[in-house]
Amino acid sequence: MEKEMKPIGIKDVAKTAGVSISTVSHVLNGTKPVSDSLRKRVMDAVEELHYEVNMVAKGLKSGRTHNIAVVVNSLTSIFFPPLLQSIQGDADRLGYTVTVFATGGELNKEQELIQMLKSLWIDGIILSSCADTADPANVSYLEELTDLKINGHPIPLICIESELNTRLDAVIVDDVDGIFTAFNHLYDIGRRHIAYIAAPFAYNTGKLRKEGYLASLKKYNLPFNSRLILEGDYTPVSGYECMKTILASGEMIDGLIAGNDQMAIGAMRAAMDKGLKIPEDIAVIGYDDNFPASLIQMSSINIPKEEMGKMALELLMRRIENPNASRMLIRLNGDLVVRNSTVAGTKSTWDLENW
Amino acid sequence: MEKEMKPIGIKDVAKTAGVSISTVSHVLNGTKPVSDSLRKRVMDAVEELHYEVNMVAKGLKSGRTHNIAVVVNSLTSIFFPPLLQSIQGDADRLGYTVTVFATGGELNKEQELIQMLKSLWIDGIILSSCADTADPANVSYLEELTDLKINGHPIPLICIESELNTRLDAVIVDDVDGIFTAFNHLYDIGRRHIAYIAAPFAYNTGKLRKEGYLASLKKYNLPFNSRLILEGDYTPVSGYECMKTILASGEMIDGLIAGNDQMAIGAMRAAMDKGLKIPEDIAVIGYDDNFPASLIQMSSINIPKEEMGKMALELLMRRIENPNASRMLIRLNGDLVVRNSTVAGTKSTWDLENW
DNA sequence: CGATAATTGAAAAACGATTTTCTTTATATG
DNA sequence: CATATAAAGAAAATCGTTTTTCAATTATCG
Repeated sequence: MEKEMKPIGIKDVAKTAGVSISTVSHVLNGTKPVSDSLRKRVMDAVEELHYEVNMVAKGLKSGRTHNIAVVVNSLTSIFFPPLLQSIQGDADRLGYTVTVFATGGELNKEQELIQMLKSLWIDGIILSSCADTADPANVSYLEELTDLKINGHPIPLICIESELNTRLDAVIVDDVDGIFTAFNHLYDIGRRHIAYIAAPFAYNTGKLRKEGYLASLKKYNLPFNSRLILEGDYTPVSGYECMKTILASGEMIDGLIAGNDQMAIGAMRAAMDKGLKIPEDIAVIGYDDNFPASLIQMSSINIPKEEMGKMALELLMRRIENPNASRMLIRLNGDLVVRNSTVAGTKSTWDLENW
Repeated sequence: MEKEMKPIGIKDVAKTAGVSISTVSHVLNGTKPVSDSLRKRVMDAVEELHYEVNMVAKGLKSGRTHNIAVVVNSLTSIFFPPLLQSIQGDADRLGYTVTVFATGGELNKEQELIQMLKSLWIDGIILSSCADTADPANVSYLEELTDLKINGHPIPLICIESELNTRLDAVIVDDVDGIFTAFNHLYDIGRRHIAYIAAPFAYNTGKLRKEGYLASLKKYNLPFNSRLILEGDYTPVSGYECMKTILASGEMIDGLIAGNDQMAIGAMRAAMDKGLKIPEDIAVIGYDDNFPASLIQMSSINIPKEEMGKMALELLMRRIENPNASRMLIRLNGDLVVRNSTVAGTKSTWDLENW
């Protein structure tokens, strides 16, 4: 025989405390002033019955679920976990819960998720979109995002990593400046023949990083050589292949910037396979400064992931408070982390040759 | 002037379709058979109005939110992301959302979270507890977990990584066997003086891994030497320090097992600092096979993280379906991954791909 | 001291679905 | 053809809160 125990609700508290239901609610939410004696009576009852407010019912009535959604490419990609951790931690402190979703980098999935989120009544979304903003086919989708409505009224959406348009709040990284910083570093240590293994141009960030490379050449008045800029696809393998191509081209290079750490690692392998010494023959610098970069003592441009998460949540909270706040863009700068792949002996030896 | 647009609800659909509210619900949920013509009329209205069911209201009525909570130590720890990814992906497919929480390894926080979850009306919990099951102080907490009730009736809870007691469903790793596998490998390649830098004994897993080491010695009839087993704290630094201690002790070792990859990495560095060659002088094997292990070509025992997540979710679904199902324990075995830190020239292919 | 204002408590109406109960209509059967 | 049975639609209760409305009590001040 199932004993179908009724959940203890606010009415039970009311009965135990000998007051009305609304009074309990007012005590709990501080909606109206109540006498101290009565407050105590209510709180005692709450204590005694182990009453916990039902957030679902509360959410239904108030229209606020205190739940936010974070939609990212992948939960494992080494880039997102720190971001996620930061968001979750702060949200927790603010009384919000975080529900996570992964798109796997597929726009279809992303759109499907956004659609699905509409039935969830979340209070806001932090989205790292994989939409190509340059593709005309996405224009209506981006429009929809900009004016996303759940439940009749607009729902706050914060973009991270990529600035979808000029109307959505966003937290992004200054990629042009980031690559420039990397270039600057290589130039400082005397390198003049610097190649670039690019992040995919299809993505906004890829375009900007390339721009940073070109701007750097211009600034230092160095010639542009199309054989020194190859497009990778973010994977170590592509970095490896690109580097092989560059080395086989007969071009002499003494410096390499990669569009991300993974490709940099692949490129280093390729160089070492050719018997080249790093950093003596070729100085290599990555981008993102994900954890493994420090492990193999590779120089990189550090993206402040925790900071990004923190800022994104702050923007989201701001917009939840005030839906009409003016649009805000936060552009963070990465900073240079010098390790052995550009300056030998920077830290204790820990390079790939040893393995 | 705010235009307070009303959300479109089931009643709007009913009006547009020219039927009653309940009929719409029945069509949408297939609760009762309806004529095809009417079903079409309703679906057309749904389509036309872009109606999305309100999961909050549905949750309130049905008692099912289709949301599960995953509580882990840290979202960045390199161990959890793959687990989380796996859980989230499968949950998504099953129509569940995943809300994540981090305890930071603090029992207080964990207990606070569990308490808080009670007001959330989630359908189930997957918990990687940081509670020391041996500590008498935790006995009442564990008891509470075993009989966790939300909203009057019991809520499914699945343990991962650590088997809290014999009544809760759990997905764990056979740590004794895992260390044994590692030992076996070192023995196979001719090592006879094998040290162990241990995972903290305070945790269950730490105890088991130590047990595995001791069992291995016994099996191969090797002498136990207390100076060859040191307790680390999971960090690379502790691995480094322990290794230094062992090397300074004057004991000659030719093999080392570490309780996790991080400590193994630290230990390798200590060995290399002493001018020792790996694997020639000392063969080193880690545990967990987290991503960096492949990066530096270190042998390790691979814990099937995705599989753990998958199984945990399956157990959870099973218990949601049938709260009275008999308790189920899934013990997964880790498998040996041989790389350069135990067998030179193993030169694996691109392990980097899954970065 | 009496009128006005300020507190406080109780009852009832939402919030947006599901689900039971009750009609009504269509179908099959003797 | 009448009756039993099945099918389909409508009305109303419910889930556990919040929040408005209104009534009752107490405090304030000329």
